[in-house]
Parts: sequence; structure tokens; C-alpha cells
Amino acid sequence: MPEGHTVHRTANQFNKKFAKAKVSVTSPQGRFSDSSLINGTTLVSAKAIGKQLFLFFEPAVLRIHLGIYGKWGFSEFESLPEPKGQVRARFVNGNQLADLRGPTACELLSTEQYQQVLDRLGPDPLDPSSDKQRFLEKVARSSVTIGQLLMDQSVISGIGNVYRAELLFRANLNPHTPGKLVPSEIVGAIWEDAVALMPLGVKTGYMLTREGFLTAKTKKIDRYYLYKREGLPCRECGNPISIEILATRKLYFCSRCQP
DNA sequence: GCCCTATGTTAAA
DNA sequence: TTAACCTAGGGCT
Repeated sequence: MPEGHTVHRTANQFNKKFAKAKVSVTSPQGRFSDSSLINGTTLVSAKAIGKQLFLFFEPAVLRIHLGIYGKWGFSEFESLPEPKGQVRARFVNGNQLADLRGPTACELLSTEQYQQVLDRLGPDPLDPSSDKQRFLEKVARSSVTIGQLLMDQSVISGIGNVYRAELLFRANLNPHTPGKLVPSEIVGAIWEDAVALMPLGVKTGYMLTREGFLTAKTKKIDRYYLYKREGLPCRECGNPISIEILATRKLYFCSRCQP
């Protein structure tokens, strides 16, 4: 259950432990039967875009998306352990092991299919070369609420339910505001805030969003302004944190700080 | 052990 | 709008 920062961390791990080597790729569970097409070939590099992970093997690109259940298990071994549970894909290089369980997607893509996936992805705040302007324009043209736009991977990629709530709180912006009614300087500030905060997530593995608590030592209970804090007093104004369901997801906000 | 929940997305109704 | 995907952790008994 990752947001973009987790996927970028996974890409970093693959680049460190598996890239530029011939990697064994198998599917103990059997549901990734195409593994044989890349098994034993060279992993050129790994790259994350938003919540998508791309592993560039010489014969083809492997796209992995964890969805809500997917999990990675990285480990070092002396003798290769038997797969535990349902392992969709197992990657081995030397004594390095990565087991993938329960992903929504683990599939080989043609160059054309890869391009189609890219075309559906909005700019990623974790990618220094991504186009902030595209994000600003999409929001400015939309009558959809900013709360929904931040979760739309074709508008901005890598943001999930936690960063959405926290970014909107930090911007003092009500999630129900239609995109076109949000002043462009505020939309730009949200982007810049994501650009500042998400690398902390990549670095530490934690979504650090709370001013004054932006270190890895932040305790879980202190970590967020809003996420999973419904009914508890807002850290800024003391008002109880609101919750509602928006497009199947829990939306947290402070009605006083985000009028 | 049982029940609930989850940082997500797609396809069908 | 709803169901499906189908793993793992946490709180409870």
C-alpha cells in the first residue's frame, strides 16, 4: 500500500542490488508465466514514476504496480529460502532476493504499451525533470474538486490518500474546492510542497509532513496532521478533525483550518 | 484464531 | 457507483 515515495525507494533498491546483472526471475506461484521471457537476462535499470515501478530488462520492460495488497520482501540469504505463501515473482542476484506478493500488475510491456502507460501519467513531484506546468494547467481547467484531482494519477502521479490530506491541510485549502477555483499560486505552492516533502519520504521511508517533526525519529502517533485522526483535536486549532468518504476513499480535513 | 482495515486501480453496471 | 483484486498487520477474544 504505497504512495510514490515507497515505489521510488524500491526502484533505488533494485538499482543498487540487481541492476547491471543477469537476474533470475521466476514465478513460484505461476501467475507471472512470462517470467521465462526475462529470466536470466540483464536488468539494465529500474525507474519509478508515481506509483508505477518499471524494471528495464534487456528483452522487455516489466511494469509492477502494488495496488492495495501488493508487498515487496527484500532480503539477503546464504541458502535460498523456500517461497512463503503466494510469491508472484522472485528476483535473485547473487545472495540478493526480492519476493513480490499480491501486486495488481506484474506484466511485460512492449515499447508501445510502455509509452501508453507513460501517456496516462501526470508529472511526478519526485522527478526533477517533470513538468509542473502540466499539473497547473490540468487543475486550472477542471471543475473536479482539488481533493479528487490530487488523487488522479493522470493529473499528478505518486500522491495518495495520506499526502493528499496533509498537503491540503498545509495549504489551508478545503478539499472540496473545484480545481478551477483554486488560485494558481496556491496550486503551485502545493506542487512545491510535494517537491519538498516527498524526498524526505524517499530518504526515510516515512511520510513526514508535519512542520517541526520532519525527521525519521518522528513517532507514528505524532506523524500526521490529519491522517487517521478523525475526531481528534486539530494540532493547529483544536477543532475535531472531520472525515468523509470521497470516491471510495477516506477524506480527512479540518473544517476550521481549511474553510 | 477472528475480524477489520489499508498509503490503490480497473472494469463492469 | 460498486465489485473485484486477495496480502498482512493490528486489535480483539
